Amino acid sequence: MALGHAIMTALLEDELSGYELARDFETSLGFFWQASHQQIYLELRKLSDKGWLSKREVSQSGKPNKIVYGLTTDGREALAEWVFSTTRNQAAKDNLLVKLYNLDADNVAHLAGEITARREEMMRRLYLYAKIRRRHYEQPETLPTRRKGVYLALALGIRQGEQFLAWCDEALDLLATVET
Amino acid sequence: MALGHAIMTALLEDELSGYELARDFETSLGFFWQASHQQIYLELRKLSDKGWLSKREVSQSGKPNKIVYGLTTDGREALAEWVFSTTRNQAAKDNLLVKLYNLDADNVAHLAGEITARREEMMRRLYLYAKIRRRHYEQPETLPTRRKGVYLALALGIRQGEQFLAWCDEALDLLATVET
DNA sequence: ACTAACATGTAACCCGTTACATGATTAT
DNA sequence: ATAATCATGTAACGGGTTACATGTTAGT
Repeated sequence: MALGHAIMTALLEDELSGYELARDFETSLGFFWQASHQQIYLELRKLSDKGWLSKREVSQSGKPNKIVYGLTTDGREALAEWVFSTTRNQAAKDNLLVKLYNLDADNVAHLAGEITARREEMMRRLYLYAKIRRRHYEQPETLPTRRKGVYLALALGIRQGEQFLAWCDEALDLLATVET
Repeated sequence: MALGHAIMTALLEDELSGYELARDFETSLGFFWQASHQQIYLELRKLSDKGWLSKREVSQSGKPNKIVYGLTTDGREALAEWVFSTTRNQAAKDNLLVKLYNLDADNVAHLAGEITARREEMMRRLYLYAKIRRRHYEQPETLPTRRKGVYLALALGIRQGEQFLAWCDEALDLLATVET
């Protein structure tokens, strides 16, 4: 149960509703673990059933009411245990790489286009990462412990992203040598 | 249907049996898309049912007979079309990063251990990558078209791998500043 | 009235993993 | 005999995606 632990992690410091979790998963933790709102609601029910989350309805003015979830003591314990468990890490499955194995004169232009699009997407993401780092993680050594971990996740994202940009350039150069 | 296209890609140049596909998926394409033998056999049946693969039993001496699959004309067409289709790429889901969000004095030693293990695993993989590049992809510009695509996949693996190593070092340094 | 953002869910399907199951052949 | 490698599958389960479905509130 992987998503469950990601959700509990998001709830470590704040109580959040399903809607807020789905929205926040598009940034922060969501950079490394995205999930749809349907999946999140389902998982929230499962975690509540296990007694790992508490739920509480919150009245809002100007908005529909929401149900916020918080970690219970049991939930905190289960999460802490999970960190020590050995988890299988699967290599990323990227359609683009499989497509590249099919490179030929007909599709080279299309693949160059896909790479260009991915490059731009990554540029935007890196811009976001850079902004977050500047604002919150300027001096990692001075951060409180947990934030050091969050910083490291961000640092990996930045490194991999920058390397991906460099690869896109290499790839576009090499694709330019393919005769159509 | 993602795995199906990866399998067809593996069959672009050779006819292969399910067993051979499962084995080869541990190297080459499998660096970027791994699959269990069960899943492969299931997918082979589906692809055959669609008429995208032909099957043929091959008698072997000294080994049990095998069933080799090859791309049909329809299969080749479907694969070529797929390359042009837009596929959404999901960000890698890595438990280690979620765990890092849970960093505290209690688990810092464990997480440092996990990172060290991943680092060693990546070192081995990079060694393999380097060997493959040296043997088959020394001068990418001179490769035939399709091989250029395969090279690019390898090149990304190498770049990401090297960057991961550098990140592991950074992470271990920062984790060393956590007081236990 | 209509649209956008907020808010929560169910159902069907697809895909992947784990466990289970079988059998051939070669080497020790 | 028995272990290792080759070879092919089925069944149950878990998890994720897509499609479907409903309702509130604020702003135009």
